[in-house]
Amino acid sequence: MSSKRHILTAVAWPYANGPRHIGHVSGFGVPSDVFARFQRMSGNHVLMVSGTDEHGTPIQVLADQEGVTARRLADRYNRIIAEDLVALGLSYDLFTRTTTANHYAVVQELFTGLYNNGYIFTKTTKGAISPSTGRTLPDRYVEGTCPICGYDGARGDQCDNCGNQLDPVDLIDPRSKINGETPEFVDTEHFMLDLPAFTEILGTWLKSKAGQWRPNVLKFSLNLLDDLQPRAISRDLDWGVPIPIEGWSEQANKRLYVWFDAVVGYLSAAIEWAQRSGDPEAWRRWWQAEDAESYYFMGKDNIVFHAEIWPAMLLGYNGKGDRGGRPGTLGELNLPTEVVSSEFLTMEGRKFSSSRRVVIYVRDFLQRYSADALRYYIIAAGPETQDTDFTWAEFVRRNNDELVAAWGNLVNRSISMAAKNIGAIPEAGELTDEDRRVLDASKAAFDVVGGHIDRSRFKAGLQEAMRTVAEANKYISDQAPWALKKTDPERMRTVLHVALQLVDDAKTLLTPFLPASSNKVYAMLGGTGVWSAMPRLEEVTDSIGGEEGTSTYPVITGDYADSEARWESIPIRPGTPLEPPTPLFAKLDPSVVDEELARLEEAAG
RNA sequence: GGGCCGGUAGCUCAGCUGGUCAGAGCAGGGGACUCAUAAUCCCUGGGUCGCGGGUUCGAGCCCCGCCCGGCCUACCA
Repeated sequence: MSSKRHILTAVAWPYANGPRHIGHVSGFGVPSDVFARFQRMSGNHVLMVSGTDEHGTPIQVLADQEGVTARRLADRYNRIIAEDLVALGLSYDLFTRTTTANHYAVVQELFTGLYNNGYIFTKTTKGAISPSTGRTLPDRYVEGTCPICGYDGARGDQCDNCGNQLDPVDLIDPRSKINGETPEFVDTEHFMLDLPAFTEILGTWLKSKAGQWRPNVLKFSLNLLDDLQPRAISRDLDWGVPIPIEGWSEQANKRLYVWFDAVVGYLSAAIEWAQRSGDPEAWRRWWQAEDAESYYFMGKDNIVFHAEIWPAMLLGYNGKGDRGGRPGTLGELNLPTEVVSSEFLTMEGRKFSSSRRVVIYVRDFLQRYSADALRYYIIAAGPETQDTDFTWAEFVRRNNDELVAAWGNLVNRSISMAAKNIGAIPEAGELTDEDRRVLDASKAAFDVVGGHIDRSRFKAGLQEAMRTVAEANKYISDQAPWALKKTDPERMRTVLHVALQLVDDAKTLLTPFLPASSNKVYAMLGGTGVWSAMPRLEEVTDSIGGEEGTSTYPVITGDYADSEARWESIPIRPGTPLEPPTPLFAKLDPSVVDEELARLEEAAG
């Protein structure tokens, strides 16, 4: 871990059809930020990118319902989502969006590269079209009677009653879920990505990841290889990236499939970042260097896109599938080092559902509780390796017992004792064996916690960090410095010095998880400058907005390189003046559990 | 229907490639202390590890079947 690594932190792109809820950010947001902050503290070069995913049918449908353009709807939620992610303290180097001129260009370049290498072909299929709009009606938007069991509410892709997979053409009395009209089934030509051409090389690649990736992700991905089918990557829809092929780009109603363009975002955002940073070639250090690493963070429903389709697209662009070929004009691009997938968060025993209003939006949450409280809960009790349940009772308990009582109180009791009795960080006198033992244990925690985070075992990392907090509390209780005030003031000063060093170390260990409160502790102990930099919103312009949308849009970025934070025990400086501290975290009244449950019941109806 | 993942103490969850693996935190009970947001520290738990078979000297951890929950199965992380 001594040499500096280049680490691309690729974070799943939230879909801009509404505000995001705490389940979303527990899947991709908070874990990726813990990872990125830790890597930066370790001296590695991190590039953390993401943005809002704004194309596709769901946004178009929602926009139609509201009587606004898709672009305008996307503008709205892009901004809301960006604001929420900043409020959570997620340290993106660039959080952008898929509706930028740069993104369009990079997506088209990937398509062209794949096309030139022979991995994209056209095929005529029978698809459902909405007669009134001429747009593709996705299978799931077609309803009708199941030809097998006669169930009336069957969807075009599957019957929820008998579980059989269906073809929308076979539905009896088909109708559009959007407006009830009868869909037309017409021949339509589409571009297909030749996934079977990558079966072998994907298999080799995936098998090389054994032992590194979380086993469930690997197993799932390998299994998919048994039956790879060509996949349509275009749609009859006007809301998307135009297809860069003569005769197609002119057609207003043919666009690239939203998933094809969304995954390219990891690359296009890196390129946009480089352009904005003033060195347009800088992205290559993360995408093309032999030793560069890339970690992709997402929820489990996205594994197929990140462990199968996106790698296949990259391989095809590089000319590495069964049909060979040569790298496109960008040059050869790196495949993911690791695909880190989270499981799902449920909500008081139920599945999160925006439509059924079983949901807690990030924004609503942060209006009442702190970002660090949410971050703490997500890492400590979130769905890292299996589904977990969010309950308000558990949230309040974690907040009060662990954040406030254990960590917040440790900061408070140690600093206030030193402030009152000495007014500054005291010198240490001669250290006892016990003093040395706790200090050594605290130093040793850096490798342990860091090792966990580096392997994406965030829950274990946080547990170890909190163990040092418990150790420090125990040390103070055992040494009882308050009792030494009269009997042995010199020893009291030493104990307080040791205690403050432990607090300072714990603050550092907790920084990736709780950046905002760690910054406060840093300041309380007399630190100057910025400890761990926080993200900010910046308004930027793009040529593509046009008259329809806003021509400026918010991006998330930050000056993380200016942070003082380093992943090691940093000796505190005796003599630094100390003020009596103010509480780090707000304690929550147990009544908030009932209040929140009532709020939920009321919303869900 | 197919694939994958889970079902461990009252609650929320840890348990890597089989042999101190039957655990942690909280809740409950007892004690110490008073610096601190009545916080902290110590002691205290015996749960058929979803159910039924099987492999093995030995299985939460491997195999088979079943039950329950989740996700994916061409557009909600």
